[in-house]
Amino acid sequence: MNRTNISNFNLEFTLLGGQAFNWDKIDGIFYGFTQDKVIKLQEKNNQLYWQTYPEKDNWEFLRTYLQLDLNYQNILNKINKDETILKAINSIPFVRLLKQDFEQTLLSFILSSHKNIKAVRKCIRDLSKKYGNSIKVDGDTFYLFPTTEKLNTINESELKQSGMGFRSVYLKNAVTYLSQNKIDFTNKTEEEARETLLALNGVGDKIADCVLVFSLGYYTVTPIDIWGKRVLTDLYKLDAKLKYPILREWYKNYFGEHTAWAGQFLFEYLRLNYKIK
DNA sequence: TTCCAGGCAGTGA
DNA sequence: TCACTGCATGGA
Repeated sequence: MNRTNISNFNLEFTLLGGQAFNWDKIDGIFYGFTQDKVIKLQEKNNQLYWQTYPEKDNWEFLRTYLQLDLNYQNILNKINKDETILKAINSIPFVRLLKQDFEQTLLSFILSSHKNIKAVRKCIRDLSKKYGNSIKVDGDTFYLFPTTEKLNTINESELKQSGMGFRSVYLKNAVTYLSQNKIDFTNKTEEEARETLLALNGVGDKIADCVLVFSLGYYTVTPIDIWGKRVLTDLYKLDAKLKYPILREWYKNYFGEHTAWAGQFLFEYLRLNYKIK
């Protein structure tokens, strides 16, 4: 594997947390899959060991995917508003946001609707095994996330058999739309980008915000799921009856331009503490 | 067995 | 606008 000096990175919480469903840890090594790549990562003594497949040594891709060019310390300084977020930052040091492929992120989060993270991961693996291309790495077969072109050839009832239930209609509609339209987010404001996503059947506020943050790099928002809401009600004592747009506005006003990073720390922090309880 | 899950769309008031 | 309901499935 290639080796690069790295610091300020938490592969465990970054890759296996709630922002991506396409990573597995096998014998201490992280393996991830996209629509055209398998990525292998390992961290030892502030060194990142890495490789990409089938195209080898694609550092350009990895640097963008892992967002290694961002000034991490500057982000931490900006979101460090109170003791709660400080606790979260210290409890789960070096969590990062990934910049993931748009289509894979959109389709994955459409499938995440009303499922727990483990179930989403299983559903995506079933789908990949059925319709994705495969690549051999270290003697093991890895299945890639299916391409939109491939998914577009599968009818809705067949998709349903992959364990996605009522989401099969949403997935089919999204795949059809992606096949027929080139969505360009260049120069779009956060609101314009959200409107574009909300126009898709099966995409509401929460899933749109997931795509804005985990793929498109709009960091003034954070997705407010059951955990994001618990953060606000349990940790910041907001009224549980407040609606999504109000809660989103609160996050944005409080944490500012790096809200998504604060949201990610607090999300992982609360999940970790619930597990410990 | 029961409850819940990184929700959304449709319906009726 | 708001509250409520149905929707499939799997994990704990």
